[in-house]
Amino acid sequence: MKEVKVDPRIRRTRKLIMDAFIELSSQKEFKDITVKDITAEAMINRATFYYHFEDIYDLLDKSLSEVLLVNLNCETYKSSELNEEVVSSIFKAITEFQMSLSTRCHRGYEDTIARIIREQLEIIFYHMLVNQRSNDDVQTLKLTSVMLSWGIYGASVEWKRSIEKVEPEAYIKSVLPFIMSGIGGM
Amino acid sequence: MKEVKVDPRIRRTRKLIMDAFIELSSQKEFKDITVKDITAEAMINRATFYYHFEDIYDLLDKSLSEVLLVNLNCETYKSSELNEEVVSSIFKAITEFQMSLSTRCHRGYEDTIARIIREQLEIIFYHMLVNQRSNDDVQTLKLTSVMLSWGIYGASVEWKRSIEKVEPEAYIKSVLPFIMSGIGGM
DNA sequence: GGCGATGTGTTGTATATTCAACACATTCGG
DNA sequence: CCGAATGTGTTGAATATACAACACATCGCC
Repeated sequence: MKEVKVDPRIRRTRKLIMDAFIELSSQKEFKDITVKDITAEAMINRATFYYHFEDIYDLLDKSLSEVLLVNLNCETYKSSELNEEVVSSIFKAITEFQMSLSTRCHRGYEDTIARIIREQLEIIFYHMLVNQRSNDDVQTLKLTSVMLSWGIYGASVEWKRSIEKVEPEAYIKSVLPFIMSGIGGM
Repeated sequence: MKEVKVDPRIRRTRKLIMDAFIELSSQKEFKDITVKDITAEAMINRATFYYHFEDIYDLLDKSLSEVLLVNLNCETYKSSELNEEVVSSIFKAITEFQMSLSTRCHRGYEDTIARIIREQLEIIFYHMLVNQRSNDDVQTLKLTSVMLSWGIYGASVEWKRSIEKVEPEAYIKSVLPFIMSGIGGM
């Protein structure tokens, strides 16, 4: 199932680079981080960086995606049952991810982060929908995933903007019926 | 002076192996540690191990030598003035090294450890002697280094064996005049 | 005795990483 | 304006590491 035959050198080097990037991100803003900084911190050659990543934005993408996936994977990806509880825990993971980002300095890259979150959500939702509604049209399921991911992300933005910090689970609870049953089911 | 142009990959891999070895040494005895254990812990290929070390005994040698050198180097190697203070601090470093070993499990390899300590001491002493008595015969300086290293090591064994734990500096103090001036100077 | 399981050490080949060098862009100060 | 300094991204050749396979030794077990 897992198909893990990645060269150990690649796993090691990618981890070195990503760890170095996360470390540097806690020290200065993204715009002030150079590729040379990263390779120096990771103690690898600069050419090796470009062997793994297109550029520093590609690294930002993949780093954030990975951190986000770590937050999500364990509890949801394999359960493959898209019910209220799963949606709620996914929403919780997103808010936690957003909070963890706010301690680092990625100001000015909110749109990138937003896109990454939506992309990952869409993949997960589509995966689950295919499992439980395999007879539906593929295009329909895809578009449903898109709307769900935008919707959940939007809710997390709204949650972040709210003054009083309600627990994420409580915050999302009121719209769960809508998500599960649509307007008619409310 | 330093001539440091070691391939970063070599430095990285040697450190991985040595760290893995030290970690395993704290978990079980040397005789129960296999090469496979080490390479698994270090997350490197077994063939790579043999690229760097002849066998596991070679690793033991080099690991202990390095740990010992770390204890010694900073304060003595470059001062190159072999006086009472330096001898005292070297003795202190040796005793600390021996104590740090006693927490790990290298039972049955006391002779190997002893040889490593003596070898390193001999190198350091010879280095210092050449600096401050360059007109003396080379063979004389070499033999002096040998006797000094055996003597200091013997003293550290005696210190370890003693019941009441006197501070190393106090322990060695009484024989410093002998070391500096010989029997006639006591 | 024999036999599987485990560990050692080696080898050839594929792949990842290093290194030095290059062209190009941007910035900064005289 | 120019030149020096710094950062980006690429390339080719040298080197280190991974991998699979092999021969050999040792050990416990039936």
